[in-house]
Amino acid sequence: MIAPRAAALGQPPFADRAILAKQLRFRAVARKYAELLEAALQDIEAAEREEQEADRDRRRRLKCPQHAAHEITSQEVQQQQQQSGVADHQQQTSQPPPPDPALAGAAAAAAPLQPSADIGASVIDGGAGAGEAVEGQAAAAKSATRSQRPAAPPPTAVSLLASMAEAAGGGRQAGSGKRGDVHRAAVAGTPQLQASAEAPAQRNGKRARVAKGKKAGGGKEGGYLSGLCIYVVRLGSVTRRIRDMLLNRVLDAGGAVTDTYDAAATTHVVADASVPRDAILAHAGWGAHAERDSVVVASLAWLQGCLAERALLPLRTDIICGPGAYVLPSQCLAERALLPLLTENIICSPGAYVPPEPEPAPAAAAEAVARAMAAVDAQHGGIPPRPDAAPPENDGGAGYGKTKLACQRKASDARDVWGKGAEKPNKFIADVLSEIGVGFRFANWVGIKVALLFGRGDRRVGRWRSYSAAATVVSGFKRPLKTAEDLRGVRGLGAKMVQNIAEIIETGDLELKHALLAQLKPTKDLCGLKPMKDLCGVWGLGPMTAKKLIEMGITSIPELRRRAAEDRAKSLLTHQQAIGLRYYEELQQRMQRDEATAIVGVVSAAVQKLCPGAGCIAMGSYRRGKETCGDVDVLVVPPSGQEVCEWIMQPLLALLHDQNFLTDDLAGGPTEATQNFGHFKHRSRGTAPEESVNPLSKHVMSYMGVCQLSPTHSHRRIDIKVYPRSLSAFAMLYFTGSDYFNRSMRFHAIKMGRCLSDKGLYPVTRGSKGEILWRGNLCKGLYPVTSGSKGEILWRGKSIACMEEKDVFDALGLEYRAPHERSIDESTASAMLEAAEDEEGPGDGPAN
DNA sequence: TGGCCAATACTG
DNA sequence: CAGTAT
DNA sequence: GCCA
Repeated sequence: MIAPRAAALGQPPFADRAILAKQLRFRAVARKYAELLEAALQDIEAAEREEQEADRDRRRRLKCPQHAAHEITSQEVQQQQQQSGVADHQQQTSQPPPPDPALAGAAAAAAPLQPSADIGASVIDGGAGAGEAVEGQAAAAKSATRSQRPAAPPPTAVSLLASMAEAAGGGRQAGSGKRGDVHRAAVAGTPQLQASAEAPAQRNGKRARVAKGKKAGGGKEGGYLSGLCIYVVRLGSVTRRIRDMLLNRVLDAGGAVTDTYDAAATTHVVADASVPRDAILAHAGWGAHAERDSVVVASLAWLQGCLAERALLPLRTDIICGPGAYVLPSQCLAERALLPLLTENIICSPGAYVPPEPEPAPAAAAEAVARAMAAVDAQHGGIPPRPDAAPPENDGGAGYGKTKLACQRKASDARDVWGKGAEKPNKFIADVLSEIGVGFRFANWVGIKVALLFGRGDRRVGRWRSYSAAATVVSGFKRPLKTAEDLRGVRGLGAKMVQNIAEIIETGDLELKHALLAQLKPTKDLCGLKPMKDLCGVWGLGPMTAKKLIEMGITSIPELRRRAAEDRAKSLLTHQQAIGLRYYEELQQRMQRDEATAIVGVVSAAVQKLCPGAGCIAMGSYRRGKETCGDVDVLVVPPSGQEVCEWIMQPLLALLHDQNFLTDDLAGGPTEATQNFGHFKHRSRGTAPEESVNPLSKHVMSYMGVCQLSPTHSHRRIDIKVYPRSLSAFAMLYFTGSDYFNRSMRFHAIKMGRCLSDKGLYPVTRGSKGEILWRGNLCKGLYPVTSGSKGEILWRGKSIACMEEKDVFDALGLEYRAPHERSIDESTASAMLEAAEDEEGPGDGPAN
């Protein structure tokens, strides 16, 4: 992380300081979640221990939870772990310290590494072990119902929120006593701050909470870190002084320390998470995998959290919620490091949002695609690309045509996160053009026949694109346009458009606009588009339904409400539309990033309860770094070592409903889900192409609904998706968007003879008019696929494996784009911005 | 002159 | 299948 | 309306 380092150097630049402040706030929130989660888990474990006393024998035979349908609970999961001998890393203080330090070390190291490996295995080979598990399920179900309401109820969305607000806002002025200390510690999330808070604590008139202990060699008996043997890597922000300070405190807490990494003794390696892992590994002198596999590399934040809260915090919580924490389980290495993917992209806590660094462009794109394609071809016997697709080595990735696709450009607007958007002096021009574009689009939707539209055939689609594109081009110029002549030759602006712009510059308006709007309005009110726009604002209600309603005389939301209320038969609106209407105003609003953070936090906490170690990642505009979000997208991926965990969906929804967090279901809700969960989902309609090719797609679960953090908060749209681990890269790519970016990337894939979806990247052979370019039987491993509605797709092979998003870019010969570089919006047409960006730089239009 | 940056899922 | 959604 |  950059900010802390800058802070260490003294006066950080302003921007860095702002970022730092933000990150600290986020860390406080994340820490708060960890704390709440911890408390909840403790309650659960307490209840569970009682259970254990009661029927220890029976549960000894309980080995795995299975995909356990609807009765799976956190208690159950906990039981599995304890039963199968995996020591829970977040042990309670009551738990006696292990007798033998060496053994304890091994156990402690193993625990966080595979928090649920056994569960994973059981899920994967669930078919075989099903019979054995039935009994266990029954037992677990019983115990679950008995302890369903632990002494302290689980944190509700509301209480979580309250705590959040406290943590976020009141870090400094937090209440007195222990609570305050916790907060302070949470805020002091960086080594520098930690250190400065430690040394001259008196300066602030506050007592140093941790007493200076003697530097004992072995550590106190029974301390909260007893059993651990910690080695702190002196890299990055960890100076000698800081390391010594940390080690002293570890000793005070009953832990052991080593000066060098000792394979036999060291249980936890702690390092600054901002240091590249290669450097860490090299520093510690680990060569063999076997050696690496047996040790936890934890982030500094974790250790500091432990010290601040005087408790052994669960590592896995840190992995999920903490910025930058990571481990190196053997599974990770075996799976080409999926875990780093999840952690680096942070997950539920936004603490990890780090502004972009100018990254050197890897020039290996062409090489990468050549390699990827060669690999596939070797496997499948050769897939000829479309004849019109130029070989990728021609221009290192663009491959076809002159025009760059969105996925080949960097998004120009990630501005709202780190810096102000530039002024747009030509906005008044763009607005006019944009309005016309919108007009054409609506005309297209409802099939309004406008005289203007019929020059040569029906040109509605194209003119919508042209005007929207022109609007974006114009607003891309940073200098005021004095004369439209400057625009001659700019890509995306033809003769007619230049003429239009000239008129706007001279008169401030465009005659065409009024002519168009006049033809689009059935009534006198604002351009007649308004009813259409308003009605389409209802979730689940699209242009066709809107058109029908307008024809019925319903032209506004209040009117729609009246009519819907009178509609006894409930046939006017679908269930989804009714919900959309109920929350119409609220769902129109975008939420602040912080609120999205809180929402993901609630989901994440629930996920952790049900399936510890599972990844819970905020996708969509949140992941792209936007300051506001229209909805919240959450992707759940299985814990390390597990391939699938779609069983989690139903208990998760139930839990979130119980917390009054979820208020309404729009799709994939409990009802349907219940039916789908028992026996792997039989869709009523014919087998989707994906399913016939990729059996993993059966393990994808998707939910759409409405949630609310507290009664005083607005209702928000939320999507929750569960994907198998090996599809997570595709899912992340897809759900991070933007929509437009996705389309461009898939378009590119087509040109490359590939087919990209949220579940894979397939070799494909197709002809634009159904002609057969290549036919099967020559190639083993390709499966026939039902042809799409366009009758184009003929054959599709096995998906090219991609464990990380970057692999997908590589396989397509594209330069990697970080999430914040993918914010390309719909109106950004194919061609523009090139003139501004590629030739003269974004700040220089031809207007000078 | 034809095309206009995708592929797939859920609901009724 | 059509409409709407992602 | 723009572009190949």
